[in-house]
Amino acid sequence: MSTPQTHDDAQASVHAATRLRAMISDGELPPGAKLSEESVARTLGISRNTLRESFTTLAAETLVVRIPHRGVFVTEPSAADVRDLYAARRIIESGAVLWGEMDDALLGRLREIVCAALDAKRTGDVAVMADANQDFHRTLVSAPGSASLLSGMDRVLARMRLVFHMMAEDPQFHARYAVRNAEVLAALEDGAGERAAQLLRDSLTAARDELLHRLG
Amino acid sequence: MSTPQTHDDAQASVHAATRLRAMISDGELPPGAKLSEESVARTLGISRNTLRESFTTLAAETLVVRIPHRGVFVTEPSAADVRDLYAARRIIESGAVLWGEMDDALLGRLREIVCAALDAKRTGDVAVMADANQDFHRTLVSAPGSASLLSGMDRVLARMRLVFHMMAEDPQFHARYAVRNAEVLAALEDGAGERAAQLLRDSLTAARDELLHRLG
DNA sequence: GCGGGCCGGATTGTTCAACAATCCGCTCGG
DNA sequence: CCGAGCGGATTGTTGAACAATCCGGCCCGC
Repeated sequence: MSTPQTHDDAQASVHAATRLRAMISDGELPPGAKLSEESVARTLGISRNTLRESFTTLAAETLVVRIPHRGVFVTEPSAADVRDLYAARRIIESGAVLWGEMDDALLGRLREIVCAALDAKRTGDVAVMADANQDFHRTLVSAPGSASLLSGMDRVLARMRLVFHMMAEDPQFHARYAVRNAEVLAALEDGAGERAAQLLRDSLTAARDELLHRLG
Repeated sequence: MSTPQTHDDAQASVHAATRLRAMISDGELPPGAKLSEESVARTLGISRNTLRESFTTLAAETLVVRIPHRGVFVTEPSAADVRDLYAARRIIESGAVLWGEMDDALLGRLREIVCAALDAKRTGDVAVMADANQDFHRTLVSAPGSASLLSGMDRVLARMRLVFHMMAEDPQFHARYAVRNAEVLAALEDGAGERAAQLLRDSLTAARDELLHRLG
């Protein structure tokens, strides 16, 4: 899954933020939706002031856009945003593959993820496949062992989910990249980091172009 | 400079955030300093509730740590944090150099920055040299043209400033890397991206080790 | 003297009610 | 048809209040 661990959530404002984050992540609050302070506050059972703190958190994560005196809206990624996100992923993910430490534990986890994705492809479970794909890329970026880098990647992936929510999901889409991810993993297991990075970049470019094409 | 443009700052809460950001960035609020809600609110002339929103923003940028029922404190980067930050920079900056578009405009700006740093070295202006060095690395990361990537880098650089504030500044420190940056630029101007990336990684590793050594 | 438990003050987390500023939709008049 | 202006609704911000929690110091028994 994507939601980080929050063992307690004693704080009402952070609890609300994680709640809203989940609702956005699984499409319950689609891109473009307006989050009225009063109604959301009533729904979550917190005060308007406390909710505003949560909104500030989500805005910092760019999951939500705050327009002064207008309100907060779930971000609607544009074509330019897609280009921007993939430009970032190209750098971060290739770099992680090329210069990160790919130990056996990591390769093992990657293999599990790839297998899960391929299984989901067989059973036609699109949601599982999408999650596994995201998990694959996230795990790649965990290779350098930098929490800063990984949290930046998490931010990017959160916005990627918004992109997916904006399009009519073609089941074929994730299936193609499940296969490509398997190829990347194979290269990694051969110790061919450079080749893996190249395959990864090709895969990212293809995905970007496909998404752009479908956004007009 | 480091502070992004905020032409208006109509919002009191974002105004306070940029104000605090600047105070932290230039050391007026040193690492470890406690930010009392009441006193800071009085100082900035805003209400406690509004200030809390600003704190949430700064906490999301990890410039500040929020400890429940204890208060917010300017972050004190640890040795582990330094390792973490440099691991991220290694990936992001090398990747930007290797796969970003280094057009002439960018190279021109880099040259200006390097010259400014070398001038500052001659005149012994440490602050200008430090700023120029940060600007150099930031400009490198602007090469791929991704706002997401650049904002992630900005977050990293903000924490780097905290690291510098924590140590007694050795004038020699920044001077050494001004020279190394010039070498990286020279490689870039030769069109030797791979070599530039290698030089950059070496430079980052050296800086990291030097900082770690001085932190014990 | 010293360690441990307890109390009181101070600070944070949260709520509520209010008000100013701003925006949106609508009506009215040209 | 189009623009000006009005009214309602929403956001931005404040101040006061209260509960929860933490910190420092005090007292007590050993």
